[in-house]
Amino acid sequence: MSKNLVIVESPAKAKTIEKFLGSDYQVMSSFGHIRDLAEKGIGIDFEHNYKPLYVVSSDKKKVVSELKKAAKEAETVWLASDEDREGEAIAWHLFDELKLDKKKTRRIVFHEITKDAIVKAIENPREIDDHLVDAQQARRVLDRIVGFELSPVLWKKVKPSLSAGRVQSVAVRLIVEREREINNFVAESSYRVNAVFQAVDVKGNPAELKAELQHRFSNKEDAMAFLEHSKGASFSISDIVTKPAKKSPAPPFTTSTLQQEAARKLGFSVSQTMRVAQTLYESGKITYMRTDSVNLSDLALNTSRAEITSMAGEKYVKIRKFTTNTKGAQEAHEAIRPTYMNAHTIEGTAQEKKLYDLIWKRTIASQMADAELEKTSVFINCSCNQHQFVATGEVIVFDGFLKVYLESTDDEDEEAADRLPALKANQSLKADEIVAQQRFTQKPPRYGEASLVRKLEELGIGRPSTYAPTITTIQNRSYVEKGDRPAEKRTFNMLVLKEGKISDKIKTENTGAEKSKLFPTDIGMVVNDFLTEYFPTILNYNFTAQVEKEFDSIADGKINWVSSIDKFYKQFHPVVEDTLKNSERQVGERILGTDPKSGRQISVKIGRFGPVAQIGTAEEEEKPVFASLRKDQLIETITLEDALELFKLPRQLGEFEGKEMTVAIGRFGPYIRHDGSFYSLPKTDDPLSVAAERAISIIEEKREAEKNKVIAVLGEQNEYQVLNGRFGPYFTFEKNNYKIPKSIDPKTLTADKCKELVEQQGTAKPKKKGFRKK
DNA sequence: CAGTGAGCGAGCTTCCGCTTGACTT
Repeated sequence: MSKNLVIVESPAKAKTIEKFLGSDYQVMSSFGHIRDLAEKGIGIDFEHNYKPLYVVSSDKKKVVSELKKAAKEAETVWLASDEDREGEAIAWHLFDELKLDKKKTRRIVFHEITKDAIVKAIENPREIDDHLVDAQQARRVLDRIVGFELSPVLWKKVKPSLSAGRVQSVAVRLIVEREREINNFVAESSYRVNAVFQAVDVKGNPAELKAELQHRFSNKEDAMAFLEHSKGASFSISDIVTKPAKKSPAPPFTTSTLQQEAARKLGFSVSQTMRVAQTLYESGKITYMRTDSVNLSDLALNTSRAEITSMAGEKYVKIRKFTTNTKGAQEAHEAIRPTYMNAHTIEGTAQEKKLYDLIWKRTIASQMADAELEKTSVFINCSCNQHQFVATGEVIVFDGFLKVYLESTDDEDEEAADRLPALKANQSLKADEIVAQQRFTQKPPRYGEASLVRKLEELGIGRPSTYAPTITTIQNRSYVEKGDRPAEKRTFNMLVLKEGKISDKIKTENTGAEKSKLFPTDIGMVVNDFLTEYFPTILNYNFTAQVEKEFDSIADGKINWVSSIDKFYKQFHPVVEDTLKNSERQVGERILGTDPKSGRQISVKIGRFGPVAQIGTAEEEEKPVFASLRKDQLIETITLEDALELFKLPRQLGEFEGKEMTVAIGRFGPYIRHDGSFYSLPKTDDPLSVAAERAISIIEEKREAEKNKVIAVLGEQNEYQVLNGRFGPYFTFEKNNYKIPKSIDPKTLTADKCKELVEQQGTAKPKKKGFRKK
């Protein structure tokens, strides 16, 4: 056995390091944390100084016993986990759980996975930093207290199985508040004036010049007056100003910026990006993908320089050191970059290739020269009034980093400025057309997954390893939903001055379309309002930043972690008790008005099966009537009229074959119910107006299709049904579906053959539980 | 697999951060 055992966090890292170290070293991985607070109960002993109850996680038992065995046989154990709070804690947990001997244990850290860095680290071992470990314990215990005391409050006051936490609850709050900003938004309009001028350039050729007026008119009258004045006016260039400008490349990728760019440029979801990056990392193509550092190693800088030089020449090189200024960044790793800068492309799936390409370009561009631009502004005066038109143009003098990469923005309607024709000052222009167009202020945009991550990072909330899981959690709890909104049609006014005449037009435009954005649900809003009312401290956007400061003091040895947690708990716990005792059950009820037909109250609330509208109240003698809200409706914004619509369904359509036909909207959309069967209504039919004859033809169509679905019925009790499915022929037996091998013609299938296939394929039902657990 | 909206009570749910596989449709 080896004399030395080195323990790192990730197996991929272990593999690389093993190559650098000689045969005297065995490198193993802990696969992250090996222990955690007990899963059952709160796992903290409040009676004894908040002593954490640590348990080896069930999926780590095997790793721990293997590490224990290897440690026993080694002369020296080197704990080489990351140099941040969590990494230090991992080292300590290993030390404690493996019962290592202090004399034969060394703590080392390295920032770069190169032979030099590792050898240097081995030459400079240190002891485990107990203060840093304490800071991690404080972090862990605080999160457990917050999560495990708040969640049960929600089970009692809102709904079972809900959850709350320092990170997720703030993430939901951001989305809920943005939604309200959007709902309360009132668009204001103003008139923007653009003109097209005819000019003659310095070579005497005709040229067109598009310019915008430096002033916006707040109303139609003023815009109209301006156009009236412009009739027959003369225009001339008063000044031409040319200024140099620079554009600099963005820093290399961190987890959060990679998620944002992959979303914008490739349309990846946050978890998709991480999945693909993980495979790139495991196959050694990129460095570690969970990082908040923008730093590049010297090796990366040198190889980037070589690549850029051979690709574009020396003058395209500009080596830069980027620094991280994100709150709470811990920089245990490098930025995300290709392992080998000379690999411009890689083998792999289409997704892997695209993501790698993005990472390669971003990294290379970060070490390239600034782009040099020339911005030209042409100022145009009018003989008629004091307002000035300006035409702006942009010319790239030197492309620099733009040769390979330009970061995208979330703002789509940025117009690229073009090159302007060469003109002279004082020359006169002819106005071809002047257009005053009504423009509206834009609603704030909803968050998407990646832009929510950016906001969280900005607030210092969450870590690179938790961004994707957090986004998944708040969707799994149904606090928010990813969805689209179609564009709305909006009319706007356009005044056009052409050939001395002003025309006044009303036009329509599509606006506000959104794709893959995060929308709060009713439950999300009710939970958020409840938590922000009773636990404002935890829901405060600065809460994490404040406790991080506290953790830093613990890490510096200035304060003791137990007294820090004690201070928090003594303040927090009574609020939990008080809320349990004194708050009402939260159903988010809103009273919309009265039913014009019955005069009874109309209200909406979260009911047993979700959001529901209700006519009347439970106290009245006559029972209330209920109708579920549609998926696109919110308790907060539904109107009385919309609510009344809901009660028009289910609707009786009349009889067919002696049985009643009913039309209603269910989970899968509108349907017709007849004689115990369901028939989906095509999108083209409106459930509120569909007639009996149409319903009958829908029923008959479906029956016809069903008939074609059955290929054969086999077996003594007709227990095998051979059917035509979406994915080709299959058969059913005791509620399970079975594949029919391609070699067999389904028409020739026999009962005996079916029996054989059932035995072959087994009756195992999918185990949904184990899948959901993690 | 589309309906449901009384109420009681047993037993369960839940956090954040480190890290990878095993699982299926």
